[in-house]
This record gives sequence, structure tokens and C-alpha cells, in this order.
Amino acid sequence: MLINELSKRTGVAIPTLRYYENFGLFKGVSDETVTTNNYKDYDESIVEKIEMIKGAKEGGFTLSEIKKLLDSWYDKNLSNEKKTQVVLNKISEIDCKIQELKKVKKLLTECIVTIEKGGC
Amino acid sequence: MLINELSKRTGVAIPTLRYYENFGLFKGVSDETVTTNNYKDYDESIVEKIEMIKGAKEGGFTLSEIKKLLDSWYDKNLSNEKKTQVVLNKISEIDCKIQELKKVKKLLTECIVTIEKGGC
DNA sequence: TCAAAGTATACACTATACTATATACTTGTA
DNA sequence: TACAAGTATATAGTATAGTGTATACTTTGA
Repeated sequence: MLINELSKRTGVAIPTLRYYENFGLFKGVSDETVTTNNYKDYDESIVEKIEMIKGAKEGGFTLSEIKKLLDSWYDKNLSNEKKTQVVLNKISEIDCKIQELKKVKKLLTECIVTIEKGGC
Repeated sequence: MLINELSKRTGVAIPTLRYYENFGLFKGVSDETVTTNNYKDYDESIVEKIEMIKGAKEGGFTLSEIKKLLDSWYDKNLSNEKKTQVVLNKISEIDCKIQELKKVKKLLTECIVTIEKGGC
């Protein structure tokens, strides 16, 4: 699909997609048989990748952190053990963030009790 | 406590604390009886507030979002019902972020299976 | 007492993640 | 075939969240 469709499918604005591509998060391919333009084609796997990027960003990961993960994922020179390790590390970072969020949630829940008591 | 101790207690750098205070996330008080300086004093509640800020930031909330929450929390003119509503909204945002992070985690877990199968 | 360390304020600078603008070329449609 | 809409690239500008530097004043300890 072309960038316009990719944007519609993911809900990410075209300039942002170009920024991401430029940042190295994914890469569209120009059809070599077409010589009149260099329009890039993005496949289904890129839609999935962007969904992952959106989720990770929502959870507070930076583009650099996301890139590092994707880079090792696609690194042919990395052993499966090392790839697994990188992914496991990211999973434990996610668990950490979830714990932090739960802590904040707990604080806010306590807040509500305080409000209802008329405190504050 | 003075800013130096606050920094040590929270692990947040002094310039960052000043930035937060300036942003309006909390406010130290100058002792009116001391005329020689305007050193600010920060109490325990501010330590807690900063822990909350750290957690919220880690989970991807912006300082503006955090400020909005704190502002309504300390708004004397807001009814308890409205305060509760603001806090409940924030809690559901947190749940949303947790769901997003779990989705990413699921994706990464699937990644590991794929790696182990020798795929990619 | 005086020098080092701490505090406050102001302003400049940086990094991240976009967003906008300009330009040039291509494609699809009336 | 003309022209609107789509695509690519480059560059500049913006917002957020700090970090660094300079200056001035205050406190504390040898």
C-alpha cells in the first residue's frame, strides 16, 4: 500500500510516518520495475509494526528505545539467544512501567477515598 | 526540607525540581519569619507528589496532564463530585495505558516464540 | 572571618518528536 | 489534456522537558 493508505490504516499522519521511516523504524520499498516514480510500498507487517510503535509510545517508550528493539529484531548477525534476551529485557521494562502505573493508580484511588471523607 | 534534601530524597535533580516548581506542579514555602533569605521549604507531601509525578511520567503522562490532575485536586472551588470525576478519568486513562503496554508485551512474547522457531 | 558550599533567579542551549512550508515530480480524472 | 490530488525530499519552525551557565546572595565550617 502507498503512504496515504498506511496513514488511514494506522491513524498516524503522513508527515509523522515519514519521520518514523526517516528515523529508521521501518522502511517502505520502491518498486524497481517502475521507473517513472519512486513511490514506496508498505506491506501488512509495517502496519503491525506501527501498531506496536503506537502502543510503546503510549506507554512512555521513546522512539530510540523502540528502534533499538526493532534493530536487534532484524539484525541477521545476532544470535537467537541474544535477540531473545533483548526482547525479554524490553518485556521486563514494560512490567516495570505497568507497576509504576499501578502505583499511581493506587495513589489516585486513595485520593478518592480522601475526597469522599471531605479531606483536602 | 531544603531543595538539596528534596533532590536526594526523590532522586530528581535540583534544576529539574525547580523546573517542576516553576511549571506549577508543587510549591515550596519561604519562611516568613526569616528575612535574610528566601530559601524554600518542602514538606513530606511534596516528596509524595514527586513520587507520583515520577510514576506518571514513567507511564507516559506529560507534565501538563499531571498538572491538570494536581490542579483540580487542590481546587477549593471544585465540588467533591467533580474532583472524584477528574481522578476517575485519570484512573481509566491509566488502565488504558496498561492495556496498551500489555498488548505490546503480548507482541513481544510472540516475537520470542518466532525467534525460537528460527523465523525472522 | 573567609572561603567553600548552598540557594535563587534568569537566560541560553539541547534533545526529542513532531508539524509546517516549499519545491518538484507523478498520477488519476473530468 | 489540463488540473487537482498524491508522492518525495528538504528545510524550518514548534512544543515539551529538561540541562547548563552566569550572577548574586546566604549559610556553614575550619
